[in-house]
Amino acid sequence: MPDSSFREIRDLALFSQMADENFSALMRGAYVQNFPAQIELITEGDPSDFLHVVLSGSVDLFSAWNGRETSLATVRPISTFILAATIKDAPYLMSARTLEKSRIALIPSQDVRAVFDIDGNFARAIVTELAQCYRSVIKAQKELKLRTSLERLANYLLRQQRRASGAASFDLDFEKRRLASVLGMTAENLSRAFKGLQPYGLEVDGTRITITNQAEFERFAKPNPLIDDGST
Amino acid sequence: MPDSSFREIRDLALFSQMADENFSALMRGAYVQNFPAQIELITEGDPSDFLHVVLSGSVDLFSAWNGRETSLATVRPISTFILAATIKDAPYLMSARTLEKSRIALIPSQDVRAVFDIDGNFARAIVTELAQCYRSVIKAQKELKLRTSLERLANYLLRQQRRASGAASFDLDFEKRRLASVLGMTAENLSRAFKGLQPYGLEVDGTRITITNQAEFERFAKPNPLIDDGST
DNA sequence: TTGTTGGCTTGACAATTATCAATCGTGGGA
DNA sequence: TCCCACGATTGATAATTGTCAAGCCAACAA
Repeated sequence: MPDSSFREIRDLALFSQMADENFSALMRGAYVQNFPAQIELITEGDPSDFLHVVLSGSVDLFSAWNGRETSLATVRPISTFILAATIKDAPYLMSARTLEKSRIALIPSQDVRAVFDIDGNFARAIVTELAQCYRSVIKAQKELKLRTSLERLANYLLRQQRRASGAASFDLDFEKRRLASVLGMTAENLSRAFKGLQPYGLEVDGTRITITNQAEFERFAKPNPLIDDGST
Repeated sequence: MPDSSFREIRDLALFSQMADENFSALMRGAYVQNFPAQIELITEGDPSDFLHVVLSGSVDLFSAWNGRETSLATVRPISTFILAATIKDAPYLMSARTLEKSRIALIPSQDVRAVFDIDGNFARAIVTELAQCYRSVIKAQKELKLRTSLERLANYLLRQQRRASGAASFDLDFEKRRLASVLGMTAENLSRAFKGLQPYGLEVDGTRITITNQAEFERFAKPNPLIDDGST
Protein backbone atom coordinates (compact mmCIF):
# COMPACT_ATOMS: atom_id res chain seq x y z
CA MET A 1 0.00 0.00 0.00
CA PRO A 2 1.37 3.44 -0.91
CA ASP A 3 2.38 5.70 1.95
CA SER A 4 -0.14 8.38 1.04
CA SER A 5 -3.10 6.02 1.42
CA PHE A 6 -1.56 4.76 4.64
CA ARG A 7 -1.46 8.32 5.91
CA GLU A 8 -5.05 9.10 4.86
CA ILE A 9 -6.36 6.10 6.71
CA ARG A 10 -4.30 6.79 9.80
CA ASP A 11 -5.82 10.26 9.99
CA LEU A 12 -9.35 8.93 10.22
CA ALA A 13 -10.81 9.32 13.70
CA LEU A 14 -11.27 5.58 13.72
CA PHE A 15 -7.55 4.88 13.44
CA SER A 16 -5.83 7.99 14.74
CA GLN A 17 -5.62 7.04 18.41
CA MET A 18 -4.52 3.43 18.19
CA ALA A 19 -1.02 2.19 18.92
CA ASP A 20 1.49 2.37 16.06
CA GLU A 21 2.22 -1.30 16.10
CA ASN A 22 -1.45 -2.20 15.95
CA PHE A 23 -2.03 0.13 13.06
CA SER A 24 0.90 -1.44 11.28
CA ALA A 25 -0.54 -4.87 11.94
CA LEU A 26 -3.79 -3.75 10.34
CA MET A 27 -2.04 -2.29 7.33
CA ARG A 28 0.11 -5.34 6.73
CA GLY A 29 -2.83 -7.38 5.51
CA ALA A 30 -4.56 -4.45 3.84
CA TYR A 31 -4.42 -3.38 0.24
CA VAL A 32 -5.74 -0.61 -1.94
CA GLN A 33 -7.57 -1.21 -5.17
CA ASN A 34 -8.97 0.94 -7.94
CA PHE A 35 -12.44 0.11 -9.16
CA PRO A 36 -14.31 1.42 -12.19
CA ALA A 37 -17.84 2.80 -11.85
CA GLN A 38 -20.78 0.50 -11.27
CA ILE A 39 -18.82 -2.38 -9.79
CA GLU A 40 -20.51 -4.38 -7.07
CA LEU A 41 -18.00 -4.47 -4.25
CA ILE A 42 -19.94 -6.57 -1.79
CA THR A 43 -23.22 -8.44 -1.85
CA GLU A 44 -25.64 -8.59 1.03
CA GLY A 45 -25.61 -11.92 2.77
CA ASP A 46 -21.95 -12.57 2.07
CA PRO A 47 -19.58 -13.00 5.03
CA SER A 48 -17.82 -9.79 5.94
CA ASP A 49 -14.25 -10.47 4.93
CA PHE A 50 -13.02 -6.90 4.71
CA LEU A 51 -13.55 -3.55 6.29
CA HIS A 52 -13.71 -1.09 3.40
CA VAL A 53 -12.34 2.43 3.36
CA VAL A 54 -13.34 4.78 0.55
CA LEU A 55 -10.27 6.85 -0.33
CA SER A 56 -11.69 8.50 -3.42
CA GLY A 57 -14.82 8.26 -5.53
CA SER A 58 -18.08 7.23 -3.92
CA VAL A 59 -20.00 4.11 -3.02
CA ASP A 60 -23.69 3.33 -2.93
CA LEU A 61 -25.02 1.09 -0.19
CA PHE A 62 -28.22 -0.60 -1.26
CA SER A 63 -30.40 -3.57 -0.59
CA ALA A 64 -32.83 -5.70 -2.53
CA TRP A 65 -35.77 -7.89 -1.65
CA ASN A 66 -38.35 -9.62 -3.75
CA GLY A 67 -37.36 -7.86 -6.94
CA ARG A 68 -37.28 -4.38 -5.41
CA GLU A 69 -34.20 -2.38 -4.59
CA THR A 70 -33.45 0.67 -2.48
CA SER A 71 -30.47 2.87 -1.75
CA LEU A 72 -29.73 3.24 1.93
CA ALA A 73 -26.70 5.50 1.98
CA THR A 74 -23.83 6.96 0.04
CA VAL A 75 -20.28 6.68 1.32
CA ARG A 76 -17.87 9.44 0.42
CA PRO A 77 -14.16 9.86 1.13
CA ILE A 78 -12.71 9.42 3.53
CA SER A 79 -14.72 6.98 5.53
CA THR A 80 -15.34 3.34 6.18
CA PHE A 81 -18.35 1.16 5.64
CA ILE A 82 -19.76 -2.12 6.95
CA LEU A 83 -17.96 -1.67 10.24
CA ALA A 84 -20.76 -3.33 12.21
CA ALA A 85 -20.71 -6.49 10.11
CA THR A 86 -16.93 -6.68 10.44
CA ILE A 87 -17.04 -6.35 14.20
CA LYS A 88 -19.85 -8.83 14.67
CA ASP A 89 -18.39 -11.23 12.11
CA ALA A 90 -21.86 -11.33 10.64
CA PRO A 91 -23.07 -11.25 7.03
CA TYR A 92 -23.40 -7.94 5.22
CA LEU A 93 -26.87 -6.47 5.47
CA MET A 94 -26.33 -4.25 2.45
CA SER A 95 -24.68 -4.53 -0.92
CA ALA A 96 -22.22 -1.91 -2.13
CA ARG A 97 -21.30 -0.66 -5.57
CA THR A 98 -19.09 2.10 -6.85
CA LEU A 99 -20.92 5.11 -8.24
CA GLU A 100 -17.84 6.32 -10.05
CA LYS A 101 -14.20 5.34 -10.40
CA SER A 102 -13.11 4.77 -6.81
CA ARG A 103 -10.07 3.92 -4.78
CA ILE A 104 -10.86 1.60 -1.90
CA ALA A 105 -8.74 0.16 0.87
CA LEU A 106 -9.59 -3.32 2.08
CA ILE A 107 -8.62 -4.36 5.58
CA PRO A 108 -9.18 -8.01 6.50
CA SER A 109 -12.01 -8.23 9.01
CA GLN A 110 -10.24 -10.78 11.17
CA ASP A 111 -7.35 -8.36 11.61
CA VAL A 112 -9.77 -5.63 12.65
CA ARG A 113 -11.36 -7.91 15.22
CA ALA A 114 -7.98 -9.06 16.51
CA VAL A 115 -6.71 -5.53 17.00
CA PHE A 116 -10.06 -4.48 18.44
CA ASP A 117 -9.54 -7.11 21.15
CA ILE A 118 -6.15 -5.82 22.21
CA ASP A 119 -6.26 -2.08 21.58
CA GLY A 120 -8.54 -0.15 23.92
CA ASN A 121 -8.14 3.10 22.02
CA PHE A 122 -9.22 1.42 18.82
CA ALA A 123 -12.20 -0.14 20.60
CA ARG A 124 -13.22 3.27 21.90
CA ALA A 125 -12.87 4.85 18.48
CA ILE A 126 -15.08 2.13 17.06
CA VAL A 127 -17.68 2.88 19.70
CA THR A 128 -17.78 6.52 18.67
CA GLU A 129 -18.05 5.60 15.02
CA LEU A 130 -20.79 3.05 15.61
CA ALA A 131 -22.76 5.37 17.84
CA GLN A 132 -22.59 7.97 15.09
CA CYS A 133 -23.76 5.47 12.46
CA TYR A 134 -26.54 4.25 14.70
CA ARG A 135 -27.87 7.73 15.27
CA SER A 136 -27.73 8.48 11.56
CA VAL A 137 -29.91 5.50 10.78
CA ILE A 138 -32.36 6.42 13.52
CA LYS A 139 -32.68 9.84 11.97
CA ALA A 140 -33.27 8.27 8.57
CA GLN A 141 -35.90 6.05 10.11
CA LYS A 142 -37.66 9.00 11.69
CA GLU A 143 -37.58 10.91 8.45
CA LEU A 144 -39.12 8.02 6.56
CA LYS A 145 -41.89 7.40 9.07
CA LEU A 146 -42.78 10.97 9.95
CA ARG A 147 -42.48 12.85 6.69
CA THR A 148 -44.20 12.73 3.33
CA SER A 149 -42.12 12.47 0.19
CA LEU A 150 -42.47 16.20 -0.44
CA GLU A 151 -41.21 16.97 3.05
CA ARG A 152 -38.35 14.54 2.72
CA LEU A 153 -37.25 16.15 -0.51
CA ALA A 154 -37.52 19.66 0.94
CA ASN A 155 -35.43 18.77 3.96
CA TYR A 156 -32.93 16.88 1.85
CA LEU A 157 -32.47 20.01 -0.24
CA LEU A 158 -31.93 22.11 2.88
CA ARG A 159 -29.29 19.68 4.12
CA GLN A 160 -27.64 19.69 0.73
CA GLN A 161 -27.70 23.47 0.73
CA ARG A 162 -25.89 23.56 4.04
CA ARG A 163 -23.27 21.13 2.78
CA ALA A 164 -22.80 23.44 -0.18
CA SER A 165 -21.91 26.36 2.09
CA GLY A 166 -25.44 27.69 2.36
CA ALA A 167 -25.82 29.66 -0.86
CA ALA A 168 -29.28 29.92 -2.41
CA SER A 169 -28.07 28.05 -5.48
CA PHE A 170 -26.30 24.71 -5.44
CA ASP A 171 -26.04 21.46 -7.35
CA LEU A 172 -27.39 18.04 -6.59
CA ASP A 173 -24.53 15.72 -5.98
CA PHE A 174 -25.98 12.66 -7.57
CA GLU A 175 -28.44 11.62 -10.22
CA LYS A 176 -32.11 12.03 -9.54
CA ARG A 177 -32.92 8.39 -9.99
CA ARG A 178 -30.69 7.53 -7.08
CA LEU A 179 -31.87 10.46 -5.03
CA ALA A 180 -35.38 9.14 -5.45
CA SER A 181 -34.33 5.77 -4.13
CA VAL A 182 -32.53 7.31 -1.17
CA LEU A 183 -35.61 9.35 -0.33
CA GLY A 184 -37.83 6.30 -0.62
CA MET A 185 -39.81 7.19 -3.74
CA THR A 186 -39.84 6.56 -7.47
CA ALA A 187 -38.01 8.71 -9.99
CA GLU A 188 -41.34 9.81 -11.44
CA ASN A 189 -42.56 10.98 -8.09
CA LEU A 190 -39.35 12.84 -7.41
CA SER A 191 -39.92 14.76 -10.62
CA ARG A 192 -43.38 15.72 -9.44
CA ALA A 193 -42.11 16.51 -5.96
CA PHE A 194 -39.73 19.08 -7.42
CA LYS A 195 -42.71 20.64 -9.14
CA GLY A 196 -44.71 20.47 -5.95
CA LEU A 197 -42.09 22.49 -4.11
CA GLN A 198 -42.07 25.37 -6.56
CA PRO A 199 -44.92 27.22 -4.79
CA TYR A 200 -42.75 27.26 -1.67
CA GLY A 201 -39.83 28.98 -3.32
CA LEU A 202 -37.85 26.41 -5.26
CA GLU A 203 -36.42 26.54 -8.76
CA VAL A 204 -34.96 23.56 -10.52
CA ASP A 205 -32.92 23.59 -13.69
CA GLY A 206 -31.56 20.16 -14.36
CA THR A 207 -29.15 19.43 -11.53
CA ARG A 208 -29.09 23.07 -10.45
CA ILE A 209 -31.24 23.96 -7.43
CA THR A 210 -32.16 27.46 -6.33
CA ILE A 211 -34.11 28.28 -3.22
CA THR A 212 -35.71 31.58 -4.14
CA ASN A 213 -37.59 32.05 -0.90
CA GLN A 214 -35.61 30.62 1.96
CA ALA A 215 -38.02 31.60 4.72
CA GLU A 216 -41.07 30.21 2.98
CA PHE A 217 -39.23 27.06 1.98
CA GLU A 218 -38.12 26.40 5.54
CA ARG A 219 -41.60 27.13 6.83
CA PHE A 220 -42.78 24.29 4.66
CA ALA A 221 -39.91 21.91 5.34
CA LYS A 222 -39.76 22.43 9.10
CA PRO A 223 -36.21 21.11 9.46
CA ASN A 224 -35.43 19.64 12.85
CA PRO A 225 -31.98 19.06 14.34
CA LEU A 226 -33.09 15.72 15.73
CA ILE A 227 -33.66 14.51 12.17
CA ASP A 228 -31.58 16.73 9.95
CA ASP A 229 -28.38 17.57 11.78
CA GLY A 230 -25.56 15.47 10.47
CA SER A 231 -23.09 15.87 13.32
CA THR A 232 -24.98 15.11 16.52
CA MET B 1 -30.06 -0.33 44.95
CA PRO B 2 -31.19 -3.80 45.99
CA ASP B 3 -28.76 -6.65 45.44
CA SER B 4 -31.09 -8.50 43.11
CA SER B 5 -31.27 -5.60 40.64
CA PHE B 6 -27.51 -5.27 40.93
CA ARG B 7 -27.16 -8.91 39.98
CA GLU B 8 -29.55 -8.68 37.04
CA ILE B 9 -27.64 -5.77 35.58
CA ARG B 10 -24.28 -7.39 36.12
CA ASP B 11 -25.45 -10.40 34.13
CA LEU B 12 -26.19 -8.34 31.05
CA ALA B 13 -23.65 -8.90 28.30
CA LEU B 14 -22.93 -5.19 28.43
CA PHE B 15 -21.69 -5.33 32.02
CA SER B 16 -20.63 -8.92 32.61
CA GLN B 17 -17.01 -8.63 31.49
CA MET B 18 -15.99 -5.38 33.12
CA ALA B 19 -13.78 -5.11 36.21
CA ASP B 20 -15.55 -5.42 39.56
CA GLU B 21 -14.40 -2.06 40.78
CA ASN B 22 -15.63 -0.32 37.66
CA PHE B 23 -19.00 -1.99 37.90
CA SER B 24 -19.20 -0.89 41.52
CA ALA B 25 -18.34 2.64 40.48
CA LEU B 26 -21.18 2.56 37.98
CA MET B 27 -23.65 1.22 40.52
CA ARG B 28 -22.71 3.74 43.19
CA GLY B 29 -24.41 6.56 41.31
CA ALA B 30 -27.21 4.41 39.95
CA TYR B 31 -30.67 3.91 41.31
CA VAL B 32 -33.74 1.88 40.58
CA GLN B 33 -37.17 3.36 40.27
CA ASN B 34 -40.70 2.05 39.76
CA PHE B 35 -42.84 3.82 37.23
CA PRO B 36 -46.55 3.45 36.52
CA ALA B 37 -47.82 2.88 33.00
CA GLN B 38 -47.81 5.68 30.43
CA ILE B 39 -45.12 7.77 32.06
CA GLU B 40 -42.79 9.67 29.78
CA LEU B 41 -39.32 8.74 30.93
CA ILE B 42 -37.32 10.84 28.53
CA THR B 43 -38.09 13.40 25.87
CA GLU B 44 -36.31 13.66 22.57
CA GLY B 45 -33.95 16.57 22.43
CA ASP B 46 -33.13 16.46 26.13
CA PRO B 47 -29.52 15.90 27.17
CA SER B 48 -28.80 12.26 27.92
CA ASP B 49 -28.29 12.24 31.66
CA PHE B 50 -28.87 8.57 32.32
CA LEU B 51 -28.39 5.23 30.70
CA HIS B 52 -31.63 3.35 31.30
CA VAL B 53 -31.99 -0.36 32.02
CA VAL B 54 -35.44 -1.95 31.87
CA LEU B 55 -35.60 -4.51 34.67
CA SER B 56 -39.30 -5.30 34.37
CA GLY B 57 -42.27 -4.02 32.40
CA SER B 58 -41.74 -2.54 28.94
CA VAL B 59 -40.88 0.76 27.34
CA ASP B 60 -41.94 2.34 24.07
CA LEU B 61 -39.41 4.39 22.13
CA PHE B 62 -41.13 6.91 19.92
CA SER B 63 -40.62 10.17 18.13
CA ALA B 64 -42.75 13.07 17.01
CA TRP B 65 -42.48 15.72 14.34
CA ASN B 66 -44.91 18.30 13.07
CA GLY B 67 -47.85 16.86 14.95
CA ARG B 68 -47.22 13.27 13.89
CA GLU B 69 -45.86 10.51 16.07
CA THR B 70 -44.38 7.09 15.45
CA SER B 71 -43.16 4.17 17.53
CA LEU B 72 -39.65 3.08 16.69
CA ALA B 73 -39.05 0.20 19.07
CA THR B 74 -40.13 -1.57 22.22
CA VAL B 75 -37.63 -2.31 24.96
CA ARG B 76 -38.24 -5.38 27.10
CA PRO B 77 -36.36 -6.74 30.10
CA ILE B 78 -33.58 -7.02 30.54
CA SER B 79 -31.91 -4.51 28.31
CA THR B 80 -30.70 -0.96 28.05
CA PHE B 81 -31.75 1.91 25.88
CA ILE B 82 -30.33 5.18 24.59
CA LEU B 83 -26.80 3.82 24.85
CA ALA B 84 -25.64 5.77 21.80
CA ALA B 85 -26.79 9.12 23.16
CA THR B 86 -25.11 8.38 26.47
CA ILE B 87 -21.82 7.51 24.84
CA LYS B 88 -21.82 10.48 22.49
CA ASP B 89 -23.07 12.83 25.19
CA ALA B 90 -25.63 13.95 22.64
CA PRO B 91 -29.34 14.70 22.95
CA TYR B 92 -31.85 11.87 22.85
CA LEU B 93 -33.20 11.22 19.38
CA MET B 94 -36.26 9.43 20.73
CA SER B 95 -38.67 9.82 23.58
CA ALA B 96 -39.48 6.92 25.88
CA ARG B 97 -42.55 6.05 27.89
CA THR B 98 -43.57 3.08 29.98
CA LEU B 99 -46.17 0.83 28.40
CA GLU B 100 -47.00 -0.78 31.73
CA LYS B 101 -45.79 -0.61 35.31
CA SER B 102 -42.03 -0.87 34.98
CA ARG B 103 -38.91 -1.07 37.07
CA ILE B 104 -36.04 0.88 35.59
CA ALA B 105 -32.44 1.37 36.62
CA LEU B 106 -30.86 4.74 35.92
CA ILE B 107 -27.10 4.98 35.56
CA PRO B 108 -25.62 8.47 35.26
CA SER B 109 -24.30 8.96 31.73
CA GLN B 110 -21.13 10.66 32.88
CA ASP B 111 -20.25 7.61 34.96
CA VAL B 112 -20.80 5.39 31.93
CA ARG B 113 -18.52 7.56 29.84
CA ALA B 114 -15.88 7.69 32.56
CA VAL B 115 -15.79 3.93 32.97
CA PHE B 116 -15.92 3.48 29.21
CA ASP B 117 -12.68 5.45 29.01
CA ILE B 118 -10.79 3.28 31.47
CA ASP B 119 -12.27 -0.21 31.05
CA GLY B 120 -11.39 -1.89 27.77
CA ASN B 121 -13.73 -4.80 28.38
CA PHE B 122 -16.61 -2.45 28.92
CA ALA B 123 -15.71 -0.55 25.77
CA ARG B 124 -15.67 -3.78 23.80
CA ALA B 125 -19.01 -4.85 25.22
CA ILE B 126 -20.46 -1.52 24.19
CA VAL B 127 -19.16 -2.06 20.68
CA THR B 128 -20.95 -5.38 20.45
CA GLU B 129 -24.16 -3.87 21.76
CA LEU B 130 -24.02 -0.88 19.44
CA ALA B 131 -23.21 -3.01 16.42
CA GLN B 132 -26.25 -5.12 17.27
CA CYS B 133 -28.47 -2.05 17.62
CA TYR B 134 -27.15 -0.60 14.40
CA ARG B 135 -27.90 -3.73 12.45
CA SER B 136 -31.39 -3.89 13.93
CA VAL B 137 -32.20 -0.42 12.70
CA ILE B 138 -30.79 -1.15 9.27
CA LYS B 139 -33.10 -4.13 9.07
CA ALA B 140 -36.03 -1.98 10.11
CA GLN B 141 -35.07 0.54 7.46
CA LYS B 142 -34.91 -2.14 4.78
CA GLU B 143 -38.27 -3.50 5.85
CA LEU B 144 -39.85 -0.08 5.64
CA LYS B 145 -38.42 0.77 2.24
CA LEU B 146 -38.74 -2.59 0.54
CA ARG B 147 -42.03 -3.97 1.79
CA THR B 148 -45.65 -2.93 1.55
CA SER B 149 -47.72 -2.67 4.71
CA LEU B 150 -49.27 -6.07 4.05
CA GLU B 151 -45.84 -7.65 3.73
CA ARG B 152 -44.57 -5.91 6.83
CA LEU B 153 -47.48 -7.23 8.84
CA ALA B 154 -47.07 -10.75 7.48
CA ASN B 155 -43.39 -10.84 8.34
CA TYR B 156 -43.99 -9.30 11.73
CA LEU B 157 -46.44 -12.09 12.48
CA LEU B 158 -43.90 -14.71 11.42
CA ARG B 159 -41.30 -13.17 13.71
CA GLN B 160 -43.79 -13.04 16.53
CA GLN B 161 -44.69 -16.66 15.89
CA ARG B 162 -41.06 -17.69 16.23
CA ARG B 163 -40.73 -15.76 19.48
CA ALA B 164 -43.80 -17.64 20.71
CA SER B 165 -42.09 -21.01 20.18
CA GLY B 166 -43.39 -21.50 16.64
CA ALA B 167 -46.89 -22.82 17.24
CA ALA B 168 -49.58 -22.03 14.68
CA SER B 169 -51.50 -20.02 17.26
CA PHE B 170 -50.10 -17.24 19.36
CA ASP B 171 -50.99 -13.88 20.85
CA LEU B 172 -49.98 -10.39 19.86
CA ASP B 173 -47.88 -8.92 22.60
CA PHE B 174 -49.13 -5.40 22.36
CA GLU B 175 -52.13 -3.43 21.34
CA LYS B 176 -52.90 -3.08 17.66
CA ARG B 177 -52.79 0.68 17.68
CA ARG B 178 -49.16 0.54 18.70
CA LEU B 179 -48.39 -2.32 16.36
CA ALA B 180 -49.70 -0.17 13.55
CA SER B 181 -47.35 2.63 14.52
CA VAL B 182 -44.38 0.28 14.75
CA LEU B 183 -45.18 -1.11 11.30
CA GLY B 184 -45.53 2.38 9.88
CA MET B 185 -49.24 2.48 9.17
CA THR B 186 -52.50 3.67 10.66
CA ALA B 187 -54.66 1.57 12.97
CA GLU B 188 -57.38 1.49 10.33
CA ASN B 189 -55.03 0.14 7.75
CA LEU B 190 -53.73 -2.48 10.11
CA SER B 191 -57.26 -3.69 10.54
CA ARG B 192 -57.62 -4.01 6.78
CA ALA B 193 -54.22 -5.60 6.47
CA PHE B 194 -55.29 -8.39 8.81
CA LYS B 195 -58.25 -8.94 6.53
CA GLY B 196 -56.04 -8.82 3.50
CA LEU B 197 -53.89 -11.64 4.85
CA GLN B 198 -56.79 -14.04 5.38
CA PRO B 199 -56.61 -15.43 1.82
CA TYR B 200 -53.02 -16.45 2.56
CA GLY B 201 -53.91 -18.54 5.59
CA LEU B 202 -54.37 -16.22 8.54
CA GLU B 203 -57.07 -16.14 11.17
CA VAL B 204 -57.47 -13.33 13.66
CA ASP B 205 -59.65 -13.35 16.73
CA GLY B 206 -59.00 -10.25 18.76
CA THR B 207 -55.42 -10.56 19.95
CA ARG B 208 -55.25 -14.25 19.04
CA ILE B 209 -53.48 -15.05 15.77
CA THR B 210 -53.58 -18.39 13.97
CA ILE B 211 -51.63 -19.18 10.84
CA THR B 212 -53.78 -21.86 9.25
CA ASN B 213 -51.62 -22.37 6.21
CA GLN B 214 -47.99 -21.89 7.12
CA ALA B 215 -46.58 -22.71 3.69
CA GLU B 216 -48.89 -20.39 1.82
CA PHE B 217 -48.44 -17.64 4.37
CA GLU B 218 -44.66 -17.81 4.09
CA ARG B 219 -44.87 -17.90 0.32
CA PHE B 220 -46.62 -14.57 0.55
CA ALA B 221 -44.43 -13.05 3.26
CA LYS B 222 -41.08 -14.17 1.84
CA PRO B 223 -39.21 -13.77 5.12
CA ASN B 224 -35.52 -13.06 4.72
CA PRO B 225 -32.83 -13.54 7.36
CA LEU B 226 -31.18 -10.27 6.31
CA ILE B 227 -34.33 -8.44 7.38
CA ASP B 228 -36.13 -10.70 9.80
CA ASP B 229 -33.52 -12.52 11.86
CA GLY B 230 -33.23 -10.96 15.26
CA SER B 231 -29.87 -12.34 16.32
CA THR B 232 -27.45 -11.66 13.47
C1' DT C 1 -77.89 -4.10 35.52
C1' DT C 2 -76.73 -0.02 33.16
C1' DG C 3 -73.88 3.37 31.34
C1' DT C 4 -69.46 4.79 29.93
C1' DT C 5 -65.04 4.41 28.14
C1' DG C 6 -61.57 3.15 24.92
C1' DG C 7 -59.87 0.30 21.47
C1' DC C 8 -61.06 -1.87 17.31
C1' DT C 9 -63.49 -2.18 13.00
C1' DT C 10 -65.94 -0.63 8.93
C1' DG C 11 -67.35 2.28 5.06
C1' DA C 12 -66.89 6.24 2.18
C1' DC C 13 -63.84 9.20 0.49
C1' DA C 14 -59.48 11.80 -0.36
C1' DA C 15 -54.60 12.09 -0.75
C1' DT C 16 -50.49 10.05 -1.80
C1' DT C 17 -47.67 7.21 -4.30
C1' DA C 18 -46.68 3.77 -7.86
C1' DT C 19 -46.98 1.97 -12.55
C1' DC C 20 -46.98 2.14 -17.40
C1' DA C 21 -46.27 4.27 -21.67
C1' DA C 22 -44.71 7.90 -24.30
C1' DT C 23 -41.87 11.82 -25.13
C1' DC C 24 -38.15 15.09 -24.48
C1' DG C 25 -33.37 16.41 -24.36
C1' DT C 26 -28.58 15.83 -23.92
C1' DG C 27 -24.13 13.76 -24.48
C1' DG C 28 -21.23 10.36 -26.54
C1' DG C 29 -19.96 7.23 -30.34
C1' DA C 30 -20.06 5.86 -35.22
C1' DT D 1 -23.05 15.25 -38.57
C1' DC D 2 -26.34 12.02 -37.28
C1' DC D 3 -28.03 8.55 -34.39
C1' DC D 4 -28.44 6.10 -30.28
C1' DA D 5 -28.74 5.45 -25.41
C1' DC D 6 -30.17 6.92 -21.24
C1' DG D 7 -31.93 9.66 -17.82
C1' DA D 8 -35.56 12.90 -16.89
C1' DT D 9 -40.16 14.32 -17.47
C1' DT D 10 -45.12 14.08 -18.35
C1' DG D 11 -49.80 12.21 -18.64
C1' DA D 12 -53.13 8.74 -17.66
C1' DT D 13 -54.36 5.41 -14.64
C1' DA D 14 -54.25 2.18 -10.78
C1' DA D 15 -52.89 0.77 -6.26
C1' DT D 16 -51.91 1.95 -1.77
C1' DT D 17 -52.46 4.39 2.24
C1' DG D 18 -54.53 7.98 5.12
C1' DT D 19 -58.60 10.57 6.98
C1' DC D 20 -63.00 11.14 8.86
C1' DA D 21 -67.18 9.58 10.79
C1' DA D 22 -69.86 6.11 12.61
C1' DG D 23 -70.72 1.88 14.81
C1' DC D 24 -69.31 -2.28 17.44
C1' DC D 25 -67.83 -4.60 21.48
C1' DA D 26 -65.68 -5.88 25.66
C1' DA D 27 -64.09 -4.18 30.13
C1' DC D 28 -65.13 -1.66 33.97
C1' DA D 29 -67.42 1.13 37.49
C1' DA D 30 -71.44 2.87 39.60
